[in-house]
Amino acid sequence: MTDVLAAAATPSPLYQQVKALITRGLQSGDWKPGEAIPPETELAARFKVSQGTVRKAIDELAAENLLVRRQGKGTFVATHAEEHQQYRFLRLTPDAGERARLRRRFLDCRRMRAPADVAKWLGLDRGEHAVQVRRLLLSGDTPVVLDDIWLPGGLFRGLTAEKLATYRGPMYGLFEAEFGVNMIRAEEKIRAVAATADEAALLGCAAGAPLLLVERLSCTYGDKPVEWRRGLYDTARHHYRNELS
Amino acid sequence: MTDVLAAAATPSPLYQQVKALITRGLQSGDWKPGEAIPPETELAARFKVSQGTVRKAIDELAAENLLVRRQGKGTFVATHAEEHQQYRFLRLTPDAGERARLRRRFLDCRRMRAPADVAKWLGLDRGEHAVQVRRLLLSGDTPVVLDDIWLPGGLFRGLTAEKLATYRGPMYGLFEAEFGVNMIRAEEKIRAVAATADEAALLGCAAGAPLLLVERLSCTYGDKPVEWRRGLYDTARHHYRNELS
DNA sequence: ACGCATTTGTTCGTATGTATT
DNA sequence: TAATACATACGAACAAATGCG
Repeated sequence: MTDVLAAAATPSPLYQQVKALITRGLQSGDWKPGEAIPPETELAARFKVSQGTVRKAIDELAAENLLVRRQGKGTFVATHAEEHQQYRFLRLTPDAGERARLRRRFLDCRRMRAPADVAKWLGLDRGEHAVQVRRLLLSGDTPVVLDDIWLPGGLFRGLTAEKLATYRGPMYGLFEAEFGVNMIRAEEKIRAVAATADEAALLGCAAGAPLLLVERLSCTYGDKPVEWRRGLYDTARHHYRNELS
Repeated sequence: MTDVLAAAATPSPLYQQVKALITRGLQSGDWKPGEAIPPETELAARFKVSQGTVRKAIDELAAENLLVRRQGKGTFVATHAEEHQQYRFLRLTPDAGERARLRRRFLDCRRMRAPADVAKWLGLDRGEHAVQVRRLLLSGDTPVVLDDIWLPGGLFRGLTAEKLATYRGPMYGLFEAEFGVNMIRAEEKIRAVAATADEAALLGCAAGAPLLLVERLSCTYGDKPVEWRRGLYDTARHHYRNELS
């Protein structure tokens, strides 16, 4: 009965195999973020399964936010760019008022041998390079977030302060378009810490002031870690919003 | 074609109407947390729809964690009790080592007129009563969480320090079993704050130490708020873990 | 230990509805 | 209006897990 699927490990349900095939297509860049994947009928024909089976596979990928369904239009690869909203992964919310757009100010962008802890998070060998980006997010003129971001050097060759500063839209959008790295999942560890003198100076708060420390490990397809960042949030007028269920 | 459904607002898909009917059954206590709901075939017959339609309704309810499917056994009403794991809504995780069970120490439980802010969160009229519970969570012998919890007095008549102290298992399990209040969704606002002298004494940290402030509004069916709490987390050896996608 | 009934899980096929272009 | 693509709904059959006798 199966054809394209014959090679796949077979003791799993058909729709799981289809899901894996679609994921592989995403991973290998067959369809890029923002683009539409082929219609369900075509995928069904290609994989020699029923449309319902493809639907179920796509349903799960949509539930995981890898794909976005739009009735009448098609199914699209999720993207961090062009969302008229804000940064998809940023949970910071103003205590009052609209969710205004945050301005960015890049402080630093350099290549270096990855520090031991960064190398561990990113799965780099000792001595491999990483790119470090340091930036502020500002609400109006007041700094709210200080981010220290580390990226694997191999994936992000050619990333410069210039490129970061000129790109319109979220940084993850740049990563998709320029480096083919799509962030699909992340895990954050949140703590309360006291601001150091340096951090306080950058954030415009008092030294010793309580700040939210948000450490994020972001992964691309296959749960491969491709970014580690350490963010300090000033929660005087903002908070981190989370839904539980 | 429809029968039971004839009364429902009709311009929505059948499976949505079925979903609403099942939700109503949950809300009115037809099936209690931990119990099984009737099999899909029976529900299909009762509602005069196909099994597939019931399946889709249940799929969504399971995705929202109102129901839990178990192949071969049935579909069960989600519960906060009897989960061999920890508290379902607590995201606090030790930095190292196992996720050990936390001990509880109740400090206070009293009824009072709801303070203005609490009344606002819980949707109480001015002068209505609320129950306040104050407690510590301890890892071994070191306090980690200080919770201030407010509940609507009308729903939680008869809640006493005695009952809280003797009940085995999560507090939300007690709420289900004793008061028929099932927590299904919550929203948290997280900030970093400095410990006051009182808080520091209870948590065994220095006054002024940075703490995670976690404000939680919990809702039952129909997004009706039924608990507001203010938690202070000592994140020296623990962190708040969150998944993004 | 085996087999059977029950219940959810998977897969197919078909038809029709609805949103978009 | 027509064509396209996802969404809903039905029916049927078999698979897989569970529990009971």
